[in-house]
Amino acid sequence: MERVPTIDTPPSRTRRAARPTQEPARPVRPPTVDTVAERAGVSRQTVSNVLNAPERVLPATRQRVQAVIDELGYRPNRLGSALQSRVTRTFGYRCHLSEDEENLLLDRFLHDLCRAAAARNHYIVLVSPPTADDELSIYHDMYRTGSVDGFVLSGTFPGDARLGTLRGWGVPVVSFGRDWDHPDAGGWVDIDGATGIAEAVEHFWSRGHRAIAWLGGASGGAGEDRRSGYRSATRTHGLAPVEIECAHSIEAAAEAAGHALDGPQPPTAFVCATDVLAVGCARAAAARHLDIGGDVGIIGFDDTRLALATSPPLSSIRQPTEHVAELLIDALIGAVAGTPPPSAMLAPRLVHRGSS
Amino acid sequence: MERVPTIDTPPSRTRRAARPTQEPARPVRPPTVDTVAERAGVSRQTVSNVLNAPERVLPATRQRVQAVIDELGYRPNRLGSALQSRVTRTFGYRCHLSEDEENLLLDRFLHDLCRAAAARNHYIVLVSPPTADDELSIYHDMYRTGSVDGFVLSGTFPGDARLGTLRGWGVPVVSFGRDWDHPDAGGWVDIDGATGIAEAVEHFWSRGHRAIAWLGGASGGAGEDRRSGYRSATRTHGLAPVEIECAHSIEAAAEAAGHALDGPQPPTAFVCATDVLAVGCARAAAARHLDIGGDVGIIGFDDTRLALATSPPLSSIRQPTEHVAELLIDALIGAVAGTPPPSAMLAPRLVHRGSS
DNA sequence: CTGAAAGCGCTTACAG
DNA sequence: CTGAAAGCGCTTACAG
Repeated sequence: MERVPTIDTPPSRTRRAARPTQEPARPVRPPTVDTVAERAGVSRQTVSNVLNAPERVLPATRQRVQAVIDELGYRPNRLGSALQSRVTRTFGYRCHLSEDEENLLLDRFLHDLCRAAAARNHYIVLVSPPTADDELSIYHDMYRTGSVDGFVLSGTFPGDARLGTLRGWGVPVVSFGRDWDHPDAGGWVDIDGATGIAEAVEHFWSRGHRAIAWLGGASGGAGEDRRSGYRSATRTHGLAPVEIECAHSIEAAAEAAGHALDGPQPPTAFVCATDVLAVGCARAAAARHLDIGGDVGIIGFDDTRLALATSPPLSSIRQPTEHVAELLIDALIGAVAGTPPPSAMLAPRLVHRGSS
Repeated sequence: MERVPTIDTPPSRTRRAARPTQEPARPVRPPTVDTVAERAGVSRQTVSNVLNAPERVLPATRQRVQAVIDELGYRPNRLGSALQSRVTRTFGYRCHLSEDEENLLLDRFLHDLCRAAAARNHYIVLVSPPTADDELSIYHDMYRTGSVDGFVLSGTFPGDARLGTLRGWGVPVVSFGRDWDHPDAGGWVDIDGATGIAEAVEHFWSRGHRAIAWLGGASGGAGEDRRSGYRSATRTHGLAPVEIECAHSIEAAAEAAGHALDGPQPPTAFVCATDVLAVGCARAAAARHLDIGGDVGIIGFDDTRLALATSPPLSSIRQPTEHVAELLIDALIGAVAGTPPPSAMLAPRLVHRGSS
């Protein structure tokens, strides 16, 4: 049994802090259920019950056991617990693959996800597949090795096979981004981009703008969704839609917007599918010595740090990522427990700054 | 034994994908060491040996066992393995606490860390303490519950107690950022900011600038380190140092830089402690209709996405975060195995863009 | 309400 | 080189 009493033991798992003097650190084990049980004079599973089903334990017993737990600073080993209960309280999330894919919105989302998980006593473990093609097989592997209980996906797109494949395998999964091919399915949270963009057009209209252009380039469903908001809003006001498309980069946007500004009927306002494009648009305007916010209005999408870097800072449509993260974690916890996860469409919010 | 043969089993852990027809999914367990052992006609630990110490197994046996492993698609359960071997192959990393703390450099570092870990068959689990004061106790808890083997810290500062405390507890830990109070200690990787900044001053000098200002505001050791590079470089060239200090925000930097530009001896070049400050500087210059890169030079630090958002984009001093991450993960893996982790000081690189 | 037993899946000494 | 045993720390039915 050789069990060392570990009162006021430091958090050591295999070795302990040397005392003030420089004695060599001795490996020592933290207390286990058995340590607690022995000391409290109860059986091992009464300790487990105190922790996991306190209502089953007589108050007096519970209190006695709890006192020992506190005294020993006992914390149940996560591995032992997970192995037996088959629940790790850990979810996997894939971060972007390369710097090219860098996405400030998703970085913010990741932090929100992490906080939401922590608040619910769960962890997020990062997944980094070598290439996009490896993603599903890595999920497969992580799930079957018992490393996680499920996954949070982001950046879904039409034709995205990930949700369907994982669900087909019985793996709990939710996504930031709707299930484009099965919008009625559960388990996703997304932002109503069309409404957000329509609001931006509305804003420019109310400020007297009549040449409001769309600057798009975000591929996939989200881009289309946002663009549809532009179309419906311009239709509402009888405006002729001017849709500018370009690759999704600051440079491409600067060139495309510049081209429009140099044309015969230059737009007085740009509604952009992302902040990246909006920054490009701002660069084109600056290069032409236009007064951003005066001569030309610009509104971006995502409200990332990028929107604060231009002069003046850019108005942008903000996605409530914190709320998204909370809903998603709740849904995923539910899914692991067997409850079909709900879906939700959230409204974005136009943040006004100098550019509009 | 009721063990279901699981050839061509999908990655299910508790339930399996229904066949094409809509049969209700039946819970099924993936194969274990025992499944493999039974089928290969060997004992359980020969299977384990094939996986963990193949040199101990006769080639013929090894091959036979391996064939069964492949056939069954067997993957050892991480939990069982970790519980027994006391190694989780997982490291904890704290992401920033709030949006105010948002730091694009560290977001990039996190991704590099994640990739470096994955390449070495390890995972990164995110830690999100409610407040900064909870950080150490959460590390404590994660370590002793067997959730991780160690931690990667970032953003160390003089007086930072985290490294010392964790090491005192016997917890393996490394940091992105030197151990300011014990620079000779191992386990950190940092960037030589002083040299990077000196290079920036050098660059401006060679371009004919003689009024080169320092714009600082990053608190802590890194800010001091960088500033010392400014001081030594200006001393080398007999320039009068002009040190502007402000809070670490775009607005504060814009105001401070603007004040200098409006003064009697406006700087013709700004060397900035971070991209955030450089962006503020660019804003001040733009507001005064100065030609950035012509009338006034600006160099930032960190080479974050922010540097690309201004017009023109900003030259910036890039930290080799990918290399940092690799060194750190290697050092931490070593530390877990008992090897004292080395430290390293890496050189940054000046990335030239339109602003200088 | 409490306890003795079985077992989650794995690896680590130790015999043979 | 291979195997029987013990055990990592925990929880889940099941008796009492």
